[in-house]
Amino acid sequence: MLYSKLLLPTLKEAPQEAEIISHKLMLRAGMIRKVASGIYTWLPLGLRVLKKIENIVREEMDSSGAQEIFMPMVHPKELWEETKRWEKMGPELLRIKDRHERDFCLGPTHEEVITDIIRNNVKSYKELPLNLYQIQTKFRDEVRPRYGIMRGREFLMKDSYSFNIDEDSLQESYLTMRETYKKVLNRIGLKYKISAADSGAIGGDSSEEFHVLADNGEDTIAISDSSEFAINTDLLLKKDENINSLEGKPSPDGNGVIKIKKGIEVGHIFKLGKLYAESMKANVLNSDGKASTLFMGCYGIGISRLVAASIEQNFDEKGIIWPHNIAPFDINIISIGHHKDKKIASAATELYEQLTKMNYSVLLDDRKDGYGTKIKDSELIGIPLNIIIGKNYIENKEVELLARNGQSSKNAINDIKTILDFFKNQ
RNA sequence: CGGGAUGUAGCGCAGCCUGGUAGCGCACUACACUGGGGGUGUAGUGGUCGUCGGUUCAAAUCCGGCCAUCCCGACCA
Repeated sequence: MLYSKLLLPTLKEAPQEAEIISHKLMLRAGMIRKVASGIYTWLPLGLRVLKKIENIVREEMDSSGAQEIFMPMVHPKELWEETKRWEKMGPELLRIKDRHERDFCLGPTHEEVITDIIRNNVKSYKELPLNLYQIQTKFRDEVRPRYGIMRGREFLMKDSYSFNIDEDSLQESYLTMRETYKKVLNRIGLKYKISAADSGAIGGDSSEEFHVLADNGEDTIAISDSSEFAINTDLLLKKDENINSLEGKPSPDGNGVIKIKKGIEVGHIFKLGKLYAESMKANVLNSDGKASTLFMGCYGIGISRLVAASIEQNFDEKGIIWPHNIAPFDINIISIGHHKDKKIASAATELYEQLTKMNYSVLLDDRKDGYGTKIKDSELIGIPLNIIIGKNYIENKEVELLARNGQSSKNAINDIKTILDFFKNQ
């Protein structure tokens, strides 16, 4: 991609509407623009990151054996009445009417729709277990949207639903999803904790949250300093206690002492049991030929929120630092004097084509600006590797490699292997 | 929904107290120079001052309603 052709409106200063770092940087880096409170357009750079995360999630879901489907975002009132949620849910459920005055809502989650599909199309325990997922825009009319994409009203989420004949099978599906989420977060390259959680409005038997650790996190979790144990402090606090009183106490799992950490909830997995299946009469015939209520699990991971969470965990005073696997571009070629010196322009273009052919995603900064402007933008948008072509090329066919983490070296321009080794070792 | 605040050019801000018809920095356009850390000069573009109403000879400025946005709380991937 040529920088000069890319819609990438970077800002030197953050708009005053932004408070936290990820929101400021996403605006400054030209990733998103606000349309209304909690509702955003994703610009090309932001969308690239969003798609990278989406694809990682999709690949891991597919390899876990789940199947992708796509459900509507507009749901008829009748389905939501079956589970009593039409009444139970407050104004966060955005209700609308069609031209015939029929009631609908924008789907904040999809238990009703998926359960309806399953009860109508699955008849025997032999067809189970099933795990179906979708990647879709959800709408929740939050009381107070905030922090940009982090708590928007419209957001991109992967939600999946498992259907099982019994509790043991549900447990298996649940653990498979738990492993899948670990793989997703490991691939993205984020530090996280899995903590026991309150199952909240969605209900059900038990649930765990996946928290990306970041100082700006909205959730507070208590972790053990010497084991994997973690728990949302909401579940640990007695009514008169404050969070600080937990610090240093013995960990509930018996290993070490409690440390308090801030986290961003990016995933939540639930064992729902028969909760929705019962009210919606979702049954299959079991091996005895008798109707048997399904056991369900549901598993959500916030794709758009992961973009913000990744920034909250990885940034510096210069801008965003993307983990390699979700960076919008792998490499930025900074061509200095691109419009003045044909030798530099053609060397930069040749390198660009060569790397692109090798399946790297490459940005070529061919703008008429000076080095300062180009490197500042590159650091703001967080490209892992800069290859700088300028006077060193003219003098002795060398380029400078400058990684986003600060490491640098000089290399012969035709020594692609060493350049790529430098990239991979970051 | 309770508490707090803000709204003037794409972004950051000044002007408002003390009314006289809008300004600064950045960005943007043209040209020239510059070209390895947001460079320099010259000349420009861009605003019904959130909105509606009131007061006044005159309103960005004073008064009132509304709207939007943000922050803190109660709720959530």
